[in-house]
Amino acid sequence: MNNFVPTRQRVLDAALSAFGTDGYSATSLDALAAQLGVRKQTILYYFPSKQALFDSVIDAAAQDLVELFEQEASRGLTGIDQVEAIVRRIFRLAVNRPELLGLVREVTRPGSITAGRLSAHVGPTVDRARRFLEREMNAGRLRRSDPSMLLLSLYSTVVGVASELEVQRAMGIPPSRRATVVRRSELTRFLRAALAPTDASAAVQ
Amino acid sequence: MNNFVPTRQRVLDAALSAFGTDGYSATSLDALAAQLGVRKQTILYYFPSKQALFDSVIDAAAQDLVELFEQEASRGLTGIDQVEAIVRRIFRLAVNRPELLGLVREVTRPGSITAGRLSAHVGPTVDRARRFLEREMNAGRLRRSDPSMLLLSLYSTVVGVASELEVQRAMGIPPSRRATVVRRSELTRFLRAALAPTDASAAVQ
DNA sequence: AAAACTCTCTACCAAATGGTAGAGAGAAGG
DNA sequence: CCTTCTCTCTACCATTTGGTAGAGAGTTTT
Repeated sequence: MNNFVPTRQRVLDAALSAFGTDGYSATSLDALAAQLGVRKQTILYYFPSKQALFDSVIDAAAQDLVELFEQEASRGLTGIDQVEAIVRRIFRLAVNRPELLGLVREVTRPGSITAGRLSAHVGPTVDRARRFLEREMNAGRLRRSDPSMLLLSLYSTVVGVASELEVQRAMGIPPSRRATVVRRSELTRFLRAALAPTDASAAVQ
Repeated sequence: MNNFVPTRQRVLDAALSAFGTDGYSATSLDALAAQLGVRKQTILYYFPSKQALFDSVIDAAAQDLVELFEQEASRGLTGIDQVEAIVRRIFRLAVNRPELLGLVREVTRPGSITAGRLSAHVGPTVDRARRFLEREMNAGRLRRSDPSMLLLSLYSTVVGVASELEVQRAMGIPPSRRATVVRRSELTRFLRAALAPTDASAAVQ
């Protein structure tokens, strides 16, 4: 088998990991290069500046996220089942690629100048999610509420429960694999309760 | 009137704001000093190192948070009303002192070495919150579930909806004062739905 | 074989960073 | 009046940082 990975890609991967774990400022090009067994100038050959590298990392991460989301949204599920499928996917992401969610956290820091770059990529996907929620509300499969606000609540809750390791620790929840499963199923119960339509709000159409 | 604020306190305030807004690494002592109209060595006179300053900032912030929370929890409210009072308080905090929640976000970054310091301070308050949830569940005023997990979900949702400005922007929610009120009331509806006890789960005692 | 291109390197650099040493000014206390 | 203490400053410093300039080696193209 051929394990060769082009340098540019290796830089991108390592940078995603570093930026997502330590943040932009705390990541130095020298440290990144050392970790790759390469000189800093090799990085600067592929990316003209640290900021340019960061931008490329965001682009790559956004692409991954969109792909992953679109894939999960293209299986024809409805109502809470669809929501639950997404939740599962995000938890898998939190376990397998925590640095990706870490990067999102870094980029969405209040006042971030790079937030726009990420949202430009995920915009259409966000729209799709909102339309999904609207449709399912109209069909009486989800409790009616403001779709944008609901989306925000869902985002905060799911990403938080999936990846707020230190908060979990502070609340006495161990970071074990077993606890992760419990966490996800508790979250699902929480969301089901929050999203389930009341009998009164039957299908409109 | 006497507006004099001791230098040490001014440093602490400015540092909280800077660390909470830009993060630890992106904050330099020189910049901080310049902002205060003082030399870096003045800061280092009161705090022996940048890390020591950060620690002190965390201590001060934790004290504020605990005080604020204990105060809001000491008014004898029960069930969802108590939860809603806390939500209101956190939203006020997000409007009036966003950098405080920003600092929490910074400190709770996965892998943070300072997270322990914060949680040491808020530990008792977290315990109190958990006991509250347990009690209210037993009294049939909240839907039964794992208290720790519920606390985590509540934390993520409330803090996220209150302070994830860039995510909100990406979802088409403007950062206006008016939108903040709408956001809080939508969040409250969301939480009420998630927390309200089912008729089946009546009071145990 | 010469020229051009791709990629990684060595050699530097100016600026910024956290931190040390200690002077100086003013107030407080003997 | 002298000493001591509190506070802020100037003067430095070693290290790290992002970035420039360009050499050198290998490969591809002409």
